Amino acid sequence: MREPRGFQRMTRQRRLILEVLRNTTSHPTADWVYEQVRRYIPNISLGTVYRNLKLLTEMGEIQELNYGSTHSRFDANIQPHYHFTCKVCGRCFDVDMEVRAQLEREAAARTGFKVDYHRLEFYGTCEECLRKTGREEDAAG
Amino acid sequence: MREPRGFQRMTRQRRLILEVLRNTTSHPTADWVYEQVRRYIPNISLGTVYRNLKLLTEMGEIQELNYGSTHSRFDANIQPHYHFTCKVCGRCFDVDMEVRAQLEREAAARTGFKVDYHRLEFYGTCEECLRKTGREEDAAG
DNA sequence: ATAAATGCAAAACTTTTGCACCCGA
DNA sequence: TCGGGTGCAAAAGTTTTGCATTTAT
Repeated sequence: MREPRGFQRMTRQRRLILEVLRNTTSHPTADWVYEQVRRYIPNISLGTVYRNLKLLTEMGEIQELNYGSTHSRFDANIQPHYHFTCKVCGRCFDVDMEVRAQLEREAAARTGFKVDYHRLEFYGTCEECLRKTGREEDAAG
Repeated sequence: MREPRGFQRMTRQRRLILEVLRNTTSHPTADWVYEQVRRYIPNISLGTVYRNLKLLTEMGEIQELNYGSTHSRFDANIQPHYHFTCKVCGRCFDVDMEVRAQLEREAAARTGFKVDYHRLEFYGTCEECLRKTGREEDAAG
């Protein structure tokens, strides 16, 4: 695993938190990361998880996503990419499509602001939930 | 003011909350709305503000935006539109540019999911903060 | 009249932080 | 060694909720 520069020390906790994030595509919450890491370091504290997630975000090793108002999700894929969130099951998926740099140029031209990056989030119903909903409607009808 | 359908009763509190939201383009937080409404109904409770913001969101009268992890912002402009957030001053602006329906079609084709809508957020530095930063650099240099 | 909505306050929940101790370099 | 990092617990901040009261219809 590539270990980020900028830390003073690479502790067991920090290494494991980063590994957990890099081995999932599920855009987990801080609490989910905490539960996973606890399997291997049972007495790790939630504060440590938060501290490391914050540091990793500031270093650009991961990115923080905001869904709903209550909690953040984290993504170890720091390449620009788009997301799809299912309004039924709440899961968040990566969308494999070209990133539109042109959008940033247009926004900059329209506003006169300096645009560094953009986030594009799609919302709707995922395939699995579409099938389930379809079945329920069949049963009801 | 157009009053939304779906409520059982249109109370003073509810009407004023909606009016405050419709008379700003600043994408305020729940607490900001609370402070504004309190000018006219001093003993309104924060719980009432939250209850109404939630109801209005569910009814599609306003939309909830998520910036940072700590709190939500609300926007009474429910027409599809894009946002720009300044990383220096934290303010959020509407961006007057065409909404790309094509993006939704492409995401749907790529994923096989049903896409209802999308959110596009630009991040960077606003004009005012660009000028300030420029001046500081001049002074420092 | 009556049930939806409010005000109040406590609770729930996520995230941050102070501090003594520990441990990676 | 030694200061950065951790564990613990308390605190801070946002949002939700239970309940008695008020109020729009």
